[in-house]
Amino acid sequence: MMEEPQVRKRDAAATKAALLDAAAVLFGERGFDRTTVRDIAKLAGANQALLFRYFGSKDALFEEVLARGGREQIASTPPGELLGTALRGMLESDTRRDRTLDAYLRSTGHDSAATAVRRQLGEEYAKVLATLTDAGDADLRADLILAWLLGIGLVREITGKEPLASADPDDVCRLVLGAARTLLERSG
Amino acid sequence: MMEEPQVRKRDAAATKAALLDAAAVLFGERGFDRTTVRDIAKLAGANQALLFRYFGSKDALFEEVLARGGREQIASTPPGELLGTALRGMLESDTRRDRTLDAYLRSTGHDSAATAVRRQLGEEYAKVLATLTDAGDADLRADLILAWLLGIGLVREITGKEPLASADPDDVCRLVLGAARTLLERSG
DNA sequence: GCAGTTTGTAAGCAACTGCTTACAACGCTA
DNA sequence: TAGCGTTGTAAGCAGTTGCTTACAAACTGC
Repeated sequence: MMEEPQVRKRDAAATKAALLDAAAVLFGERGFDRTTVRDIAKLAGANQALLFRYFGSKDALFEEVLARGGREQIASTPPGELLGTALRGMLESDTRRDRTLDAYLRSTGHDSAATAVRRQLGEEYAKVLATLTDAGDADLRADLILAWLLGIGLVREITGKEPLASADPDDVCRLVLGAARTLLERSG
Repeated sequence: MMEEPQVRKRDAAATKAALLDAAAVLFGERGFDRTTVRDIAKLAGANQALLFRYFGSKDALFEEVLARGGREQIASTPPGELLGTALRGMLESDTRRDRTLDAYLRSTGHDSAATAVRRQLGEEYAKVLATLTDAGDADLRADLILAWLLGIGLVREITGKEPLASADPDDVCRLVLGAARTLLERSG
């Protein structure tokens, strides 16, 4: 019987990536404060001292997790579909891989350098959403849509409130996109 | 010059109330995890041992803070005005006293008995909101409105994103209530 | 083969956390 | 005034936390 070695041997890049992945999972499940560097290292199968060598601090690691995950979606989605795609990505929890939003939502009590990343991420989303309307207060309307997306994620993932938590994504999309369209189209 | 004694002398009820108030402030500012029982006791001007005598644990104290603040508004507002009142209460940050929503939003990473309170609070709000529509999926629509309210609070209080964070409450109300009305009125 | 760098490991430190305990001060009642 | 439950205080305990350090093992260039 052959056994492939589960352990990485002296591969800094792979170790760093494993730490990043493990951090994303745990930050998403428990939030920043309730995730320990020991748990991250354990899940990544690495020594915790390496975490500090590669990322400097727990805070900086959190920052990288947030920055990495957030930009992936926004960069790979055309503006007009962003709202629907982001909404669906949040609703279809089965096939989800990206835990960035959970990390975001479960770490709202945490102020740090990550705050800047959080804000910048919001700016990018809102900027794209703002292109969908020609109203004078486009930015404000975009913020309200963004708030709605985050609120739906909050209620679903953290509060777990029914019937929204288990609702059919199609139903939710239909309702939200309908209301959002009236908000965006009716220029003031 | 007369000086009134700042210190309470052997008044259990007053001490308990002071601890509850201090806890509400700090949980609202920092969230559950980043608030220590020592800080709460210090702000309340009480000994931290009393916190455990009167509330049992930090967790139970958090639960009481959430339960107390949440029911006040919902009990004192007629159903038809709840949406507008809750929204305005969240937007007018100058005159705000109630930090319960902040405590809620800043402690999303925290699972405990407070989760039950959180959920129950959401149920009560959603139940009232659901009476505003005659659609078949009234509960789902109510959840979406609730999610929007929470999301707006999240973006304003935690993320601090502009222009929403400093937007005129009247403008926000007009936009949100307009879109919410179409969501609620158009029965599916 | 050997010096020097990179990668991984084990151990520990100092600070902080929620919570407990032992005890003193107070005030009510008899 | 004596007794006693209530309120307040000081000190500390045991566990956890982020982070550091000292060192061993592996790879690289010469």
